[in-house]
Amino acid sequence: MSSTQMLKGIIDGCILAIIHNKEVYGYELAEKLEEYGFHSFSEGTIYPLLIRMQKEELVTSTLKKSTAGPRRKYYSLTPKGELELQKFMERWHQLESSVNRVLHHESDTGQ
Amino acid sequence: MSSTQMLKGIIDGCILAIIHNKEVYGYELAEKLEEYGFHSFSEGTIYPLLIRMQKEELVTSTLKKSTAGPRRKYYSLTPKGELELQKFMERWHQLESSVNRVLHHESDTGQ
DNA sequence: ATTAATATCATGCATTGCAAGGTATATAAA
DNA sequence: TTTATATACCTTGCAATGCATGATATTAAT
Repeated sequence: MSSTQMLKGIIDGCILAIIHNKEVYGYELAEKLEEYGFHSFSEGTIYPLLIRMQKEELVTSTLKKSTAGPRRKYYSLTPKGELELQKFMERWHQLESSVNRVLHHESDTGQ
Repeated sequence: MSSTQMLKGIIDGCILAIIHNKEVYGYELAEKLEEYGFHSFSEGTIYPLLIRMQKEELVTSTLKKSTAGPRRKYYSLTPKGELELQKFMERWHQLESSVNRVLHHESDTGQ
């Protein structure tokens, strides 16, 4: 049971949420995730994930020149990506509720 | 991105939390997790996990007769398991905060 | 020319939830 | 007896994914 295992299936949604707010490039994403409190985040996680999400048509990308380094690949959400973000948020809130009920030993009243 | 992926590394903690409250057997665990709002839970998840946790000395087990079926294997937390539960709760709250910050576009103020 | 910061990508391992299938016990109905 | 049902546990192997590692390219400063 490690901290990284708990991220499985969650990073995707977080990345969608960040891109939804404003188009970003991969390197920037790593920094933003740090700001939000996710530590020790690997680029070996982020780049393959972005490529996977583009294959699934959740995001699109465009290359733009950088002022200090190689070109950046900026990502934006597709309509399908927006929908997936909505679904993620539902699943997240569901999970959050369930885990907190377990930790506080409360049953699911179905609200 | 599926619902089951989001459970990775989280079920362990939830099971520890349930056992902490009161000793339980595997079959009962599946039912309790349903009560707490976790749906479509497989015994193919629970039993291997309990065995793994016993190997890691987080839980101990004792067989007891059942009134209606084969003997039940009741699990209790070891001191190591109690400690692991504490650590899980910390990791969970940390994750919960980070994800919610991302979803609401707030930075980590470090409280 | 060298260094450092920026920026992206590919490969392969380790972990783990779960589907699928199997075994065994107890009770009750046929 | 035979069958069915609910209870209870276990094993095998697949699929998904975070990440360690290592590679490559661009720009600016020393």
